[in-house]
Amino acid sequence: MKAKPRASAAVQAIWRAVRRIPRGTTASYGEVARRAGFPGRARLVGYALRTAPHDLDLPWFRVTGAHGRIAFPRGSKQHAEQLRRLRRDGVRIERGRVVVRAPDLDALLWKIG
DNA sequence: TGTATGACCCTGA
DNA sequence: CTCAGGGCCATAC
Repeated sequence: MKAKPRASAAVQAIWRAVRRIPRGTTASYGEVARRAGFPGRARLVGYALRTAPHDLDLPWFRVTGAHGRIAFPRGSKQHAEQLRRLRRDGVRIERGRVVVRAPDLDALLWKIG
């Protein structure tokens, strides 16, 4: 019986950072890495997500590639799945990219104007 | 112990 | 927009 290898501290920190991403928002791999305290180590985020235990229920779909682009190939099942979950999460997406809503901008304009 | 791999990212052409 | 090149480094084999 192989002992379940414990995830490294770095990977666990990344899992926690992913868990902290608020509903309706997204963060890129690089951002997650930075927030977890590992700037410049985006690849580690990919690895961490890939190896994340299913029972952690991580909001993995809130993690996108740079510039809000979905990292999975278009047409792949994973791509469709992430798209669906993000939309259900209230995130708008166009051409495979997360459209950064500016709810605060509207509010701001109202305040100013 | 050395090489390969990857849910990445950035810059420059 | 695409493509190449360099950086990153935990795991897998």
